[in-house]
This record gives sequence, structure tokens and C-alpha cells, in this order.
Amino acid sequence: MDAPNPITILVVDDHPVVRDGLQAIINSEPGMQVVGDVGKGVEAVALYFALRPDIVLMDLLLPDIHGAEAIRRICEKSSNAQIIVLTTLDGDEEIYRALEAGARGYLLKDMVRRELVQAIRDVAAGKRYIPAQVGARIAENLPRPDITAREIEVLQLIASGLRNKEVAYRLTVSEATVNAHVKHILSKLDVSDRTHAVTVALRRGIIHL
Amino acid sequence: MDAPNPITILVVDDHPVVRDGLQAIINSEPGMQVVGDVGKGVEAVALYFALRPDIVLMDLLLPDIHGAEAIRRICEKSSNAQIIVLTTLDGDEEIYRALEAGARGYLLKDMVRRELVQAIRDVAAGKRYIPAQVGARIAENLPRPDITAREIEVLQLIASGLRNKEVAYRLTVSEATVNAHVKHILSKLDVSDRTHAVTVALRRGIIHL
DNA sequence: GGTATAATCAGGGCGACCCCCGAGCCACAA
DNA sequence: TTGTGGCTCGGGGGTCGCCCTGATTATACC
Repeated sequence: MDAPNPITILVVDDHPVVRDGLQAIINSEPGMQVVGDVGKGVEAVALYFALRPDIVLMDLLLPDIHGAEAIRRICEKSSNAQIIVLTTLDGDEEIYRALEAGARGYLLKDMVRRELVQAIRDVAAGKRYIPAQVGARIAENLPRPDITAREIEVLQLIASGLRNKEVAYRLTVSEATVNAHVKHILSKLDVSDRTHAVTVALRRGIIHL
Repeated sequence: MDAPNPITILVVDDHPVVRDGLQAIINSEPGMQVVGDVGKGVEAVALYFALRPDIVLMDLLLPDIHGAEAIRRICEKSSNAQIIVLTTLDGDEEIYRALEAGARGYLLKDMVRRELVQAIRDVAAGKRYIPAQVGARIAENLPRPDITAREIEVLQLIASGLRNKEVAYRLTVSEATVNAHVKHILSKLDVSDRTHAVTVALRRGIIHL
């Protein structure tokens, strides 16, 4: 054997076909090996501590909890965990949340095989792997738009078609307060109406359908 | 050999990892074999007529043209083409457009291996394969919401944050006309404001970000 | 203790949105 | 021809979104 210590990898993705694809790519590469794969977030956390892999490939859209939350739970107890995010989402907010949670790398799913292998080797070696495509996006929009948790609540309710008065009732505050939140949202997202605010927020991953 | 005539399959998906996963699943199954894979729509059409596979697995989100358009181009010249749509999208409109274009099956990407194999065998045998999850969605919302092409234009412009007056200018019509279109859109989508109309349209795949 | 920010609330004003009614033109089908 | 439906356009009126200026609490940070 040429690899005394192959890189062990845990694959987390809710699509079986993607898990198979990743296994096929990784296992055909010398020096790395998939030791487990799972489709749900909580199971991923449990499996991580059972297997202690060198690398975790983590999708963000999982059926139970958000991938960033799974990353946070892992890094909370094991700060040296090396996790690479692997997703189709390229909204700013998703990237920020994943990196904040402790991810060391970020891959978009339209990557080619070479990029995946390189990312695994880089992160396994202790480096970070942020592709130019993603890095540029972060550099562009800094400073991060500091949308408040409360503002996101309002945004989500607006997206579901509620009027300000209805949002106010739902959040048990006055309509004036909702007006203020909306004003701040429009300002922070640099748009001039609530509809555009919703589409921008969706594009950035601040809210979801 | 146990399979004198294995089912030949062309895989169309813009994600290399998904193509690898599909190959891994299919080629490990007796009686079927991937004979080609490609990531773009126009190349898929060309490759179909070069390879003449029994089955095409077609993603809808492709970098160049929409998957439904690729299906249409194939079925135009080869009406007996057997195409299975394979996508993460579950909006009504996407399903309708794909089936109208000539697709014989519709699979969501969170399927398991068994479903994929079954769908291939069914469609190769001349049957249709519409999973209950998708079939129910079609049954629910029938009759199909007949949103007009013009209304979709308006919807798309509204989603990008334009006011009715700006939409009118962009389409070189009067504001009264745009008001009428908006009224019809709200009625057909069964919502009461433009913001909700946009989110519903996004969910149904009528428009995209 | 001073500063900053988030979250809460109020009144007034203007324009946009949405609904109601009406209408004519055109293409296609029965 | 008649009918159907899409696209176009107008007036009037009520509601709502958004802006403006102001304010008080609470929390966090230095």
C-alpha cells in the first residue's frame, strides 16, 4: 500500500445519488476513503463522534436541521473538526453562516472532480479552501449586511404575504414597530419596496421559501 | 452474459458529482448501462442523436438551456424518445413543462436507488413513471393555473422590484394595463398582494430568481 | 458613566397598490 | 357569425406601503 494513513471522510447529503457520486470520486482517488455517509443532520453529528473522520463533506440543505447547525454542534465539542461545505447554495448568508459555524472549506456542487480532491487535501493539511468564485462574493459584499433576527422574522412574514398590520398582530407588537423594521430592512438590503426586499433576501439566503 | 440487450442510458446533469453517482448506481445494476454523460443542454441533444440511447435522464437546471427545452428538441425529431426528468425542483410549472415537452417520467433527486432503477425499467418498457409525491401535486392543482406569458413577464419584473409604472414603461404599455395584469395574477394565484404572488410563483416554478 | 444599537411606539403625509366599474381590439374556434 | 379569451386602456375610491421626525426602554461594550 502507498498510503499508510489515508484521509478518512464522512459524507453528509440528503440525496443518495450525490452520496454515491462523492464516494465514487473519492474512493477512486489514492490516499482518501469514505468511511461513512448519511442523509440527516442529527445522524451526521452522531456519526462524526462515532467515526472521528479526518474530513466531513457537509451539505447545507438537510431534511431535519440546517447543515450550518450540524457544523456548529460538531465544532462545539471538537474545535479541530475539519469540515467542508458542499452545496448548490451560493447566497452570501449561507456562506457566512457555514464559515461562522466552523467550516474550513466551501465548495459549490458544480465543481469538477479535481476541485473536490484539492479541497479535501488542502483542508486535511490544515489549510482553508475557499474558491475564488465564493471568496470574491464575500469580498464584494463586506461588510456583512447585519440583518437582525427580528428583521428576518418580519421579512419571512412579509414573504408569506402578510400585511404590516398582520405582521404586527403575529409578533404582538404595534404596526408602527413593523413599519420601523420594514424601513430598516429596505435600507439594509438597499431596495425600495418590500417585494424586491424579499427576492434579494432569497437570493442572499437570508430567508427561504 | 445475462443481458443480451442492456438498457442504454444517457445522463444529463450539470453537476459532475451527480453524473458520477448516477453512473455508479446504474452500472452496478444488471441490464442497464450508462453510455454517455454530459452537462449542457445543447450537447445533450446532439449526443442523443449520436448515441440513440434507450433512456435519457435529464436534469432541468442546465447552464445553457432549460432541460424542458432540450427535451422538446429531442422529442421533436424523435417522438418515441424515452426521457426521465431528474431534478430537485418540485414546482408545478416545472413538472407541467417537462411532461408537456415529452418526458415519460419524473423523479425528484431525493429518491432512493430503488426508485431510480424502477423508473428506468418502467419507462424502458414503455410505461410512465410519475411518483405519487409528484402525481398528487398535479392532481391537487388541476386545472393548471393558466398564467399567461405576458403575465409572467409582469410577474418577473415585479419580482425584480419594479413599480407598476416602471413595468408599464418597460413593456411600453399604460399603467392601467399593468394594473389589470397584476389583478389577474393575484386572482389566478389566489393571493392578495404582489409580494405573496412572487413567492408563490417562485414556489411553483412559474418564475425564477 | 457614556456610547451605540436593537426594539419598541406615535402622528402626519403622499404616492402606490388594489378593487370596482366600464370599454375596444384582435385572434381563434365553434 | 357568434363567442371566447387575451391584451389593451380609463375613472374613481379605499387601503396600504413607505417616509419623515420624533421618542423611550433595554442591553452591551468600553
